[in-house]
Amino acid sequence: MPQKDIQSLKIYNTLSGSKEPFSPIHEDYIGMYVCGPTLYSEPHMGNMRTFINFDLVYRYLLHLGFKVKYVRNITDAGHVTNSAGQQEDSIGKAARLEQLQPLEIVYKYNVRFQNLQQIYNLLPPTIEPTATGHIQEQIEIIEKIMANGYAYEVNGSVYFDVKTYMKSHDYGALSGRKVGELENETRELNSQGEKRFFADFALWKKANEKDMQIWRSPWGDGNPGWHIECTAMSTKYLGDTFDIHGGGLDLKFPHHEDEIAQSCGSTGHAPAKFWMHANMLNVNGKKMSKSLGNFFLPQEIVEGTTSLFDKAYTPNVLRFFMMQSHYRSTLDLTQEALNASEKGLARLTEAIKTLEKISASNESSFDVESSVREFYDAMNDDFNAPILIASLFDASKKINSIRDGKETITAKDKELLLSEMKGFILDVLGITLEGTQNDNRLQPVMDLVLELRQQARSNKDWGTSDLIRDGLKNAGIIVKDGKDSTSWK
RNA sequence: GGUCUCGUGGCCGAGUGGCUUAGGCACCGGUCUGCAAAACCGGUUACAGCGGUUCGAAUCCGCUCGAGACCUCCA
Repeated sequence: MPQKDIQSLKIYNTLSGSKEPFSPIHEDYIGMYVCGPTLYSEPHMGNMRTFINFDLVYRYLLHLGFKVKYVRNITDAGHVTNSAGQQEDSIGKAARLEQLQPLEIVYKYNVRFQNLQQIYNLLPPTIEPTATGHIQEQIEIIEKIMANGYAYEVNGSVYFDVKTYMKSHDYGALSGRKVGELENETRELNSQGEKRFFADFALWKKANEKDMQIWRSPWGDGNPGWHIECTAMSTKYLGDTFDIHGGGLDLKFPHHEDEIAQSCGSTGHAPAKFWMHANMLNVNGKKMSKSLGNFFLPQEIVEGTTSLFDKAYTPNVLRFFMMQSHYRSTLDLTQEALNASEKGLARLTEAIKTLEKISASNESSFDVESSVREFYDAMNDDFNAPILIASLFDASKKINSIRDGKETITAKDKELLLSEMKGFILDVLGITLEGTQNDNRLQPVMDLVLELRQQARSNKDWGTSDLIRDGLKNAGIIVKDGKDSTSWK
């Protein structure tokens, strides 16, 4: 079947504001760069949403048979890019508060982050480079930008010269901002300081007495600007131009806009063909954020220790919940919605197990290939996982009907449907089928117990029958009486 | 204040001009069952408001109201 045609894949490109047909720059691989976390604290669920969404993108590209170079950085250098009077970088601040060295902070939270990736079943990127491991590369790019006349040094700091850049480039192409208007619109806190122009941004910042991390540079001791690390690492590992650059929507401006400026200012062309932005996770309609305090940690939800919910949810449920909305939409996280996902997911995974046991017929009573086609169509349309899931539910209905003898399926179609459903649920959506028959010793015991119950039922001994059912229920085992047999889970 | 996005039925959430009864959850009825659960079948509640374009709009345009994001570290 010709499902795996990359030609059909369309991706929404923030640059153009529309879905564009995707074709890789290189024959043999796709290059994708995603902005990773700044490790001054543990990532919250909102952060995870972005990483889960790009995990979906990564997984689908792999599913289509592509080799993907997936680079996601780790920001382990704090940045003081605002001139609003705050003189402390995020990591330095955390280090002071926790009385640790900056590297200890970074290491501590990186361990947590790596652990979360495991828990939430994120595939590890091909490379996870760190900012501090690429200081030299950053310096070299800054030098190139200066040599091209798009940056200037003031008092040991280097700034990107937006005004000069604008003469030959379109600053604001990504975010749609017009610098001319920006000047008046910007909030009053934005003071100009050393900068020649208010919109200029730091490429290198001279060290101050509070800095706990300092590097040497041609301009003296200091630390790199916020945006330059991504330019350095994406260029180093993916080349001057690569296929996809992703990140959270809140990074669109100024971070990604400035990345484009830095690349154009150094190599002469924009870094990525496609810019993808994942939308925010909301709580009660508002963006989950540290400052609002409306966040919870991915670990807390799994452990059921967050005060916002009265029960725990598995990482599978969280993933499934997130996949049920499109990555470019905001998503509201509520207990009711999580409960709905939990039940829906159970039905879906149950359908797979049912399909495995179903017996085949001489012919299929419905068009299995077109069902499978729907899976691909959904994902080819800008990774529309909600549509994919709807199609999977439709397929589940068919499966249940087959089991009930109302539909039929051939052995060949069954094999196709099973492998594709598993492929999409397990490999693409990243759901794991968590163990039901994990204990081999339990099955014979259950067979025995259910046999005894069946005997009681034959004798119309409902007391014994229900005693067994209720007892199992207390042990977390649900008994399901079918037409011919009884199953459990 | 500026720029942008969004406003779908009880909840979550797809859908951008003309059968999507999208899908999930909830609820109601039915089949099945000793009863229940599960499963299956059927059903209920919608496109913020007003006006315009069109043969026809949830979908395009304008206005009003409301919400959010960005402009400052942010996934």
